[in-house]
Amino acid sequence: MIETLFREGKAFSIFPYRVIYMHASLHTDKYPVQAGFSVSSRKFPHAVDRNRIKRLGREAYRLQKQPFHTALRDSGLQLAVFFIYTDKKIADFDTLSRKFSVILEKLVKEAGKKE
RNA sequence: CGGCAUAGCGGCGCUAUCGUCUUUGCUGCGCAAGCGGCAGGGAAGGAAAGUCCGGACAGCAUAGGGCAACGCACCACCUAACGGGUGGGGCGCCUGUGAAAACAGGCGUACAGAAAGUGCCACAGAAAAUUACUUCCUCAGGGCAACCUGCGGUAAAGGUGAAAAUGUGGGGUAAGAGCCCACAUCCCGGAAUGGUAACAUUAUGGGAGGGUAAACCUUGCGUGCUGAAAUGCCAUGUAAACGGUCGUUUGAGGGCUGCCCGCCUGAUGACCGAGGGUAGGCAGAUACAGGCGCUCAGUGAUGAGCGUCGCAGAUAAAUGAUAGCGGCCGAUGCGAAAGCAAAGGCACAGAAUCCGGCUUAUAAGCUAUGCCGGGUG
RNA sequence: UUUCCUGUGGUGUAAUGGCAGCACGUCUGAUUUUGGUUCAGAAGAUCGUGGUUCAAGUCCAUGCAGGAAAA
Repeated sequence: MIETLFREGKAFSIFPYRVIYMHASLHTDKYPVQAGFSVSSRKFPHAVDRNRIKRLGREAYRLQKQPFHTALRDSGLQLAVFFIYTDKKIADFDTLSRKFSVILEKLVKEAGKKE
């Protein structure tokens, strides 16, 4: 699924993330979306920094995913999404929270529009 | 008292809420694999890092012989093992005492062999190792003489160089020379004393004369090869098809080793080409050369005994967020001072088969040593 | 996870242990009305730190950076 996502998915960028998504059938109705997080080891050579960024991103996503899920459920969509960190510095948690509210809004809009 | 440098120790804590991974018990659904629920337990490091060494473990002939290749190199000990560590010896440097010799302390040390052989030693210099340019000396010839030429001798003196044919004194000689002698330096042999040994000291016999082995090499010792993507098992799926080459007891090829020998295996076989398929799971895999405490042995590394604890186990890869309280540092402000308040900061860094080392990174605080500055006596 | 290789001016490359060269590029000047071409000249480097050696880009150790291979 990850391979097809990177080959066929659609993408947009909201700094500091590049978002890749596609419509997918997840064979379950417990959750309407599967998400992955990634950080380039070229930009962050230390494993500690990569882990830190992925943890902060996951936490920011986790705290805001409920409205996102309900919006997808209402329109009957299922998504596979990948978030790739593109900045060269480590952002703090507050910035990432604000960015994720923007990103998730845009995701709902983009996904709905295509259908 | 303060600052800096270098070594070593050290590596922030507690509570709540929401989450992640794992595990135990009970339990729901399911034939099962598994998916859930409730309650509890556990969850990164001193370097987890670099991958520089050594092992465990696994597979291959239970790994045999020779060559090659590679590694190590004072001695003893520790250790599963090591290129690691501890203690000792030699050498070098620094400091102190001392007139000096020497002694004490600290630090460093890849420290076998240059007297088996080969090579190399730029520039300069006569010569860089079987030396001979100038000087010096005998003899012969020439010349009135100063001196010149030639055959020889010699290596004492000579501006160089990183390094110059062992240094000082004496004898000896035509002039000289370890040519001879004494003292000094070093090597080899056996001897005595001390020490397990390296080695030290003493006397003695024989001898040596540049450096370089992190140049080739010699000597001694050691290393079988490949690495968890090892290895074993289960599941899914395809093509036991097609073309070519070689071969079937006169043996193709294979057996994870650079070459040779030897050994084993070997026929519905092996290799090449083109093409088709899989991309999952389980074991290995987290109990141990384990951690902590005490006692004993040892100078020490370390070992022995007893008690006690159970302490990550993921597989694109789990530890985070928020709030509160506390610990340490603290720009700055207030204050005569003691002190009070306080923004902010708390390093280096994330397990991936496991363990022992080495190396590198590292904030605050603490300890030791050295240097610098200030104050007081 | 394991194994291996390579680091020389801005770029590409040489250098039996003995004064680090070459080409392109850069800068300055000359030639030209100007630019180019051409000519003359200059600056600029051995990945870092230690060690062996009289002497290190080269030999050794260690670190750093980059790259490659293994189902």
